[in-house]
Amino acid sequence: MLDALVNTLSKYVTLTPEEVTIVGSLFTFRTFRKHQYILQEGEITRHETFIVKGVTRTFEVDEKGQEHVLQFGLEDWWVGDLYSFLTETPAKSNIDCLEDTQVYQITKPNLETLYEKVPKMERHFRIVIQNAYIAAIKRVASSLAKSATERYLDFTSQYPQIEQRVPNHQIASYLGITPQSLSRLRSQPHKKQK
Amino acid sequence: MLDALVNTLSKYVTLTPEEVTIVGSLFTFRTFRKHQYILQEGEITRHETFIVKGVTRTFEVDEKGQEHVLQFGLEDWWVGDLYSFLTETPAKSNIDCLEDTQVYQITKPNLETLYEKVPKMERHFRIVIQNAYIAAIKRVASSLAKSATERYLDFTSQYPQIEQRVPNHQIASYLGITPQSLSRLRSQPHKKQK
DNA sequence: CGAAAATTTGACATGACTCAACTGGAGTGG
DNA sequence: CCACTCCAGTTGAGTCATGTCAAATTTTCG
Repeated sequence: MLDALVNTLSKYVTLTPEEVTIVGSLFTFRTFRKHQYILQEGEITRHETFIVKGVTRTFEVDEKGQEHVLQFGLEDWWVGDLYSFLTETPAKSNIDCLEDTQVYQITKPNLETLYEKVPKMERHFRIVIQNAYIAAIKRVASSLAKSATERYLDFTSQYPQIEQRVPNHQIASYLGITPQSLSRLRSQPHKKQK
Repeated sequence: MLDALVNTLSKYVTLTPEEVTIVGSLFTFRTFRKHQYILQEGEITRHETFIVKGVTRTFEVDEKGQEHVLQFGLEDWWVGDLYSFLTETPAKSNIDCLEDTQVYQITKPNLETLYEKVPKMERHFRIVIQNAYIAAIKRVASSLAKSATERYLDFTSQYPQIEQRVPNHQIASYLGITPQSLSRLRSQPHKKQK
């Protein structure tokens, strides 16, 4: 179980056996069933969450009551409302599980302890945040530059694993289009994408 | 001159006189004239840039040759292609100046030195990145949830200073619409925004 | 002053939305 | 095991927001 966490961390930092023990002592393992919430709007995010197994969906609800998917989460990904976690303010986003999901979670105090005892972990989390930032910028750029069809094709080629495990109407929400539009552009016979 | 930099840094970290001296020794002051580039696509970003005076525009060019504004930069803001800076790979974005602009710049080696000599600066830069990330997420959420008119109204209320100093067609590019559309939605007499 | 750039306006095209109906599969209870 | 419901997905028709192309007008700046 811990292996999944340690293996992924090892991609970015090398951990000694003692450090692995420290990591093990600071994270909590937890499972959620399909449809359960890891985080609900209005709560203060108390944990950052590392997904061992399963699929999550991070979404916001706008003033008109519409849901908008900001991110899907898969094995080895971190999810959470970073802003809420860091500032200890109520979250604006929700995270629920699209499948039964297993995670490791760390609280803010434990994360501080981790930084203290294993300083190189600070580097790892800076990289996680940077990657998240870069992904967000890319998404802004693509929403400015590309049509719905192009964004869908990008999505399927970039995240084929997600496409297979998530209902279409959630993908539509992620892409910022209606399920009907998604259905239509999926059915049209490979229009030239220029 | 240094004051502008130090004042802003002081919002996040308290610096002793010696630390101010260190900061002063690691940053370089530079001026750019309107239309000059701080960064051009394909170059490796050697500096992170702090704006003392002026306005910048960060943009990408898509395969069709269209420019898309990712960010405007104003006094007290940091700009730069973070990914390129950190990974030392060629930048995908360009940054040019919409007015004569004065900046402080820091190289990667100097930034490492700064972290070493004034460790609390690491905290400052983590916060800068976090804020940038949060702004990017907000922008994704708003591009999913809102109409062009709503995004424009959000923009003008959130960045009135920018609206006054930047040509409309650049704002249109930032909003992801054509200059014609922007002109039209500006002229329509305050439609209900529900 | 005059050229180039920015903005506005008009006419028309189109991509994506809404509303509505229909299909098919998954789960539930009699 | 079938009838029923629920929900995701698809399809059709009409509408609307925004884009495209083109031209007129205004502003900027050398």
